[in-house]
Amino acid sequence: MVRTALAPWERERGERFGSLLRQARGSRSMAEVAAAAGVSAETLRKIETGRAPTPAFFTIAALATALHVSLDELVAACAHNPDWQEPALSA
Amino acid sequence: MVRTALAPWERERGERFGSLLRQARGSRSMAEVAAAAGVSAETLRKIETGRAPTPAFFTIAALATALHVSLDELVAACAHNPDWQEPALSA
DNA sequence: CATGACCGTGATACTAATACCGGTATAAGT
DNA sequence: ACTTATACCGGTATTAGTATCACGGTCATG
Repeated sequence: MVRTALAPWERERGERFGSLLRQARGSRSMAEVAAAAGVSAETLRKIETGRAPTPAFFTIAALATALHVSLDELVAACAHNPDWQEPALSA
Repeated sequence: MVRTALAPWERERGERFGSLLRQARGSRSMAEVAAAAGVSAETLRKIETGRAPTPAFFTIAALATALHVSLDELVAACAHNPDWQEPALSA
């Protein structure tokens, strides 16, 4: 039928994820990292600020490579918030 | 301006990626794995068959968890084709 | 002052996620 | 033999969301 709208917890997860990427970026500029990953700076900004909470897999994979971080670790760190686990169970 | 259409190499990469997921699934049914990952079976089918070549990151993360595979390994295996590296450089 | 970095926004076109359909193939049961 | 159940396939339709470009604005620095 129809694609369902993102749940609030999905948006929050996206915001947390974005924050992790922001931290991983450190003092490097957004434009530089975006270019290294082969995506636009606006895209990176939207992801970091949580305005694109569910980015594409390969976009994130490219960013992880540019940032020298592991995808598995990113996911684990993102899931770490204990408050997040409750809505996931009921969803 | 506008989001550009997927390049052929992106579609091919998606197909390769889907094949990797198909292998990782082994003899388990599509419906079972999809349910374990919290996505629809149609979604998993589209990803495996390459009809959704750029799935969302968290969709893949959930699938990787259900399949007990590492995201980093998936990405590495997907990037392994030497033919794929040339278009990426020109893109 | 100029410059670089970042921010949010608007607009666009494309894509994914979901559900359903009819079809095929296989295996088991009657 | 036929029927039923299961799994998968490509196709269609709908909708929400993303990736991208471009813009004007703020802020910090030299």
